[in-house]
Formats: sequence, C-alpha cells, structure tokens
Amino acid sequence: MTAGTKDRIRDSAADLFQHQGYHATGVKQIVEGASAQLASLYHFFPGGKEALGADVVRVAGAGYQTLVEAVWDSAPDVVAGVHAVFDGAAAVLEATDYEDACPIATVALEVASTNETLRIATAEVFDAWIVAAVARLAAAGIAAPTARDLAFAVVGGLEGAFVLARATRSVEPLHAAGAVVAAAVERALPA
Amino acid sequence: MTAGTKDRIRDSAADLFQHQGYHATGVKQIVEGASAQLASLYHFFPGGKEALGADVVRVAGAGYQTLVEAVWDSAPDVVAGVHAVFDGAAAVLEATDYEDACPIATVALEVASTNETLRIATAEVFDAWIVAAVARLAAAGIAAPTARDLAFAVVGGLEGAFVLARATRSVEPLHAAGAVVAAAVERALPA
DNA sequence: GTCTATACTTTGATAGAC
DNA sequence: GTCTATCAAAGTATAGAC
Repeated sequence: MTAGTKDRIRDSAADLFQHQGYHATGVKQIVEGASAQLASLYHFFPGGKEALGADVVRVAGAGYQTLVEAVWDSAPDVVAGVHAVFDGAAAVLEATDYEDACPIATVALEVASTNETLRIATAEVFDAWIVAAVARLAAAGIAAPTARDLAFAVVGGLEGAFVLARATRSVEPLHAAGAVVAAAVERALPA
Repeated sequence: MTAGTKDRIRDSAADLFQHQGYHATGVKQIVEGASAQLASLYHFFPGGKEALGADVVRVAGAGYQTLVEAVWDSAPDVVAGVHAVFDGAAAVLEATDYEDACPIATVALEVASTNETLRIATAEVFDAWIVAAVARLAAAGIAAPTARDLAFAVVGGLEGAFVLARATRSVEPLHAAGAVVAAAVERALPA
C-alpha cells in the first residue's frame, strides 16, 4: 500500500513548513510537491491551510519525538543519551545542508502571537517532549523538580542551538550546548 | 528632534517582524504602522522589503544586545548576571503577553534556508552576542574553551526557552533554563 | 475523489505629478 | 520627499463537471 494522496500532501507540507516556514509556503506549492490537485487538499483538509498546518505540526512533532527517543535510548546511560541527541542532531543538520532541524520550531514562532489554533498544536507537541524527557531523567534517579528543570534544558537547549546553528551554518552551538547540558545531567545523578 | 520617517518605518517593521515574522508582514502594513507612505519605504530602502529586513535585523539585534548587557552587568557577579538575564526576559515576556522575546529569532528561522542576505544579517548578530557573552565569562576567570561553550549555553538557552515559552505561554522554560545555565557557570568559576 | 477553471484578495513594487 | 494611482503576480479558496 503506497502513500495515499492525503499522506503525500501532509508530507509535502511538512517538508516546506520545516524548511521555509508556514507563511512563506503556499497551498499551490504544497500540492505541487505532493503531485496532487489543489482541490484534493481542500477535500482532505476542509479547514484549508490552517487545518493542514495543525495536522502537520502534530504528526511531524510526534514523529520527531519518536526519532529523538530512539537515539536517546540507544545510548548506554542518560548522560550518553543526552550527548547522542545533540551530536545526532548536529550530524543530521550538517548532512542536510542546515535544513533539517526541528520540524515545528519555525512555525511555532511564526504563529505564537497570531494564530491560536496552531499555537496550541505546537504547545501540545512541546509539552509531550518535556514529559518524555522528564520520564527518562527521573528513571535515572534524578528527583522530580530537578528532572523537570533539566528536561527544559535539554529540549530548550536543542531548540536554541538549532536557531544559532541554522543562522550561522555551524554545528558548534549544538556541540557546546550538548556538552553543558550533559554535564548538568551528570551532576544531578544520585551518587 | 523627533523620529524621522525612516526611523518610524524601521521601528514599525521591527515590531511586526518580531511579533508575527517576516513573511506574514506586508510592506503596506509596515508603512501603515509607521504613519508613512509606501513610496517613502522604497525611497529610504531602495532594496525594498529585503533591504529593510536586513537593516531591522542589524539595528534590533544590536539594540537587544545593549539591553541584555545592561541587565547582565547590573548584577553583582557573573552567576547573578546570568540569572538576571533569564529572569528579566521572563518578566518582559509575561508583561507583554508573550509577544516580546528575541527580536530576530523568528526571522532567523524563516530565512535560514531561503534568503542568504537576511541569513547573514542574523548570523552576524548572533556572532556578536556570543562574543559579548564570552568576554563576560572570561572576565570572571573562566578559561577560553569553557567560556565559549557556556556562552552558547547562555545565548542558545535563552533562544530555546523563548521558543518553548511563547508556544506554551509559560515562563517556566526561562526560569528552568536560567537555573541550569547559571549553575553550569558557577561550577566553571575558578576556586 | 479528481479534474479544470476561476473568483477574490493581497502581495511587493513602480510611475509620475507635485 | 511625499502624494495618488496602479501594475503584474501570487495568495487562499471555491464551483461544478466528471
């Protein structure tokens, strides 16, 4: 079973939103990338571009979470896991000519103060990421309040490093943030 | 001497770019907010929207650096300075209904892979911020390589926390990141 | 569900009078 | 340097045949 029209439209939109943002992406460009018809977009997403955007944020956000969790969990311990997440993100960024960073960050900033429907979609994705990070840090024996602070440091540190890395076309921000955050996690581990 | 037309246009554009991004902002909306004529925008910025965008990024970026440096330097020591930066950013964000975060981050992500002129403008601003942060950490006695890692943690941590904070409408990401980064700076201080 | 065609609005940008 | 008027293109969205 090959990808249906709806999936191709969603995948095309996800690609474009990630690389050039929500407002710079036109619906015609989306369907062209999906080899679909414009009417098909409005058939599968009656809410138009906004409904498609919300769907993309949720699906791409969940997909990225799965990817990062796999990288994290493949490391032997929590500290190595954090290092693996930042270094892996740096490798992907470099391999894709600084295009593939966070799939929803650009959209999140674009809509934060202008589109409540999309803002809530991005907020739910970020909340889920924090919950997943807290769980991994808590499982390593880090107490709840500290684990939550560190979860924000991991997710927020990754997002901020992506901003600097894409702008300057350098992976140094990712390696630096990874080193600092991993060290903070190590220090919080029980003796 | 009151603000000239060119300054009003730049200020209006800076506001709109910060709050809703580059692509969502139209030139007509900019001149309307500046109480100016459309032809005036093209008179003062012959390169059109892109030239105005580059100018806004540089001016707003330098202005934000000055603001953050003042907050940092008003604290009694480096660790308190880092705390003051994150907590001050949280206070501003909350006071402005989650609108006033980084003045150039949204634009930076929007143009990173699509507009080399604007991308370079944002890269130069971020580079200047890192240099300023390194100088303050080095002045406190932190060795060069560590100071640079921590500078990325401060600037990147702030940027990432802004993404999470604006999306979730919570200042928790800023306080959490500030706590983790300030602690990392404290550990790096000479005995 | 997919196709063609189109309505309507807004976009960035320019011309030319004053 | 500021004004009015306007252009060509691109934006989102819809209608209706098949």
